[in-house]
Amino acid sequence: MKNTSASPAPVRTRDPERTKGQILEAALSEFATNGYDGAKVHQIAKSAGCNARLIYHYFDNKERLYAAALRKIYSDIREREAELNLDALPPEQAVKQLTETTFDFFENNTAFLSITRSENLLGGRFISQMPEIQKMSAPFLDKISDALKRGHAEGVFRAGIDVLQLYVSIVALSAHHINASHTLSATFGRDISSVAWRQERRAHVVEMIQNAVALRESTA
Amino acid sequence: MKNTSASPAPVRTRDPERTKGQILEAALSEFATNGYDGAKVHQIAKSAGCNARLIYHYFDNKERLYAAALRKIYSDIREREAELNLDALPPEQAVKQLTETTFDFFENNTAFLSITRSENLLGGRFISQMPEIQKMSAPFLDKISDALKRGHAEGVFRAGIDVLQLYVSIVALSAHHINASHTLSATFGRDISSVAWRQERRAHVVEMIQNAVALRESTA
DNA sequence: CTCTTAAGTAAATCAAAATTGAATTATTTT
DNA sequence: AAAATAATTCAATTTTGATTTACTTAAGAG
Repeated sequence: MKNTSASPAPVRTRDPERTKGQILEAALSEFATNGYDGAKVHQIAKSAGCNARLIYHYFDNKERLYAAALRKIYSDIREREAELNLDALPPEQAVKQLTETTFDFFENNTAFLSITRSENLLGGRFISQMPEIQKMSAPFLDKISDALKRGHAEGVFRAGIDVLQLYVSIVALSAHHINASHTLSATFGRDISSVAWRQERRAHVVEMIQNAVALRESTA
Repeated sequence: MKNTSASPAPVRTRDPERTKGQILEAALSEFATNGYDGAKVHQIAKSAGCNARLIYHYFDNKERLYAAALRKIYSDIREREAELNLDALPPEQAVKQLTETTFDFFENNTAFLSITRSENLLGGRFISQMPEIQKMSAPFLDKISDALKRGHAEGVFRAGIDVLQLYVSIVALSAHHINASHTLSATFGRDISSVAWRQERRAHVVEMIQNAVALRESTA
């Protein structure tokens, strides 16, 4: 027998872990799409298929939810980076591999770029509070550094390449056209986000990075 | 004699042009700092030193104010680009000049990058409505294209360089570390926004672009 | 100098969105 | 199986922020 008035049959089965996970997923997507201020708590709840009150139950408030989303997306990256095995490859291949992987990663993880963009708009308010993020990236730079040293020892790379500059460049070349796809497309009247253009870009970026590290005969 | 109750002495002298200008300036700065949703109409008014009602008087609503700010910042760029005289320089110098000017422009016009970032977050909603922006950029690409052709003819640049890819790369290399300064700094534990690092970066970017266009002896 | 217009102000209003209160069970514990 | 816990819901409440109403008055036109 149904209740006379109050309870309209709560369908949702209880599962805190699942719920937390769904909220986090939804938050990630909403923050990525709309930025921090643009994302609405109720919309996140809806997209997570749960009641908005649960967001406060599990994450206290919008700010902490955002922080959790930010932390999660960085830990996803950490995993990818760890997978990358540069030591096994000859230096030239290693740099190529690194470039391609980075390029493809951004292409397939728009959310990372979007969240990052949002976080920079907020002045790094949250990421600066997460010391764990830095610790995970140092070893990655070391890997790249090794490849550069090997390349120089083998006489195929030039000397004195700054790893951080190089890596920032790889990221810049791989990310900017995604971050700025709308304004670039509007400015130059070309569809920057088309598959064709992106394929061209991939080749262009790989070549630029190769030229950046390769020894130039004339200089040698 | 002072009024008994109503008017608490309106200090502001009347000057519609000045007021409009101040509002636009303030809007630019607030939208750049906080993004579209993050910027508050009352704060813009305060920062413009005027009453919030005037924003509606002159710009109708927040959206149109934002559109006006966007239009203004692009027209500022248009001017800079027009000033750049690449034809007068030998091709190698022209490309160097272009790179340095672009790099310096972004460094000194953080607002442009911020507004652009915000606009991309909005999915290009406003810029796609401004056909005038595209028209101004085409001739600029032509200029660069000319320099590349001259360079190839003189035997100092390689063949088949895609102008748009190259220019997007110059912008990417010059802008990304500014757009992402907070997240990059936090990730790598280095102050990406320090003067020292940016000077290093400038040299690095110029060199990368030179390597990208220069004929490589080994290939030739 | 008067009249009209529009620049400017202060204080609502209205709606959206974040956050919270209070009640209702499902599930676990004892 | 009763009691305790905490997952979940619905419906406020409170906050914030965009927009508007109503009024005042400076400045220019005749």
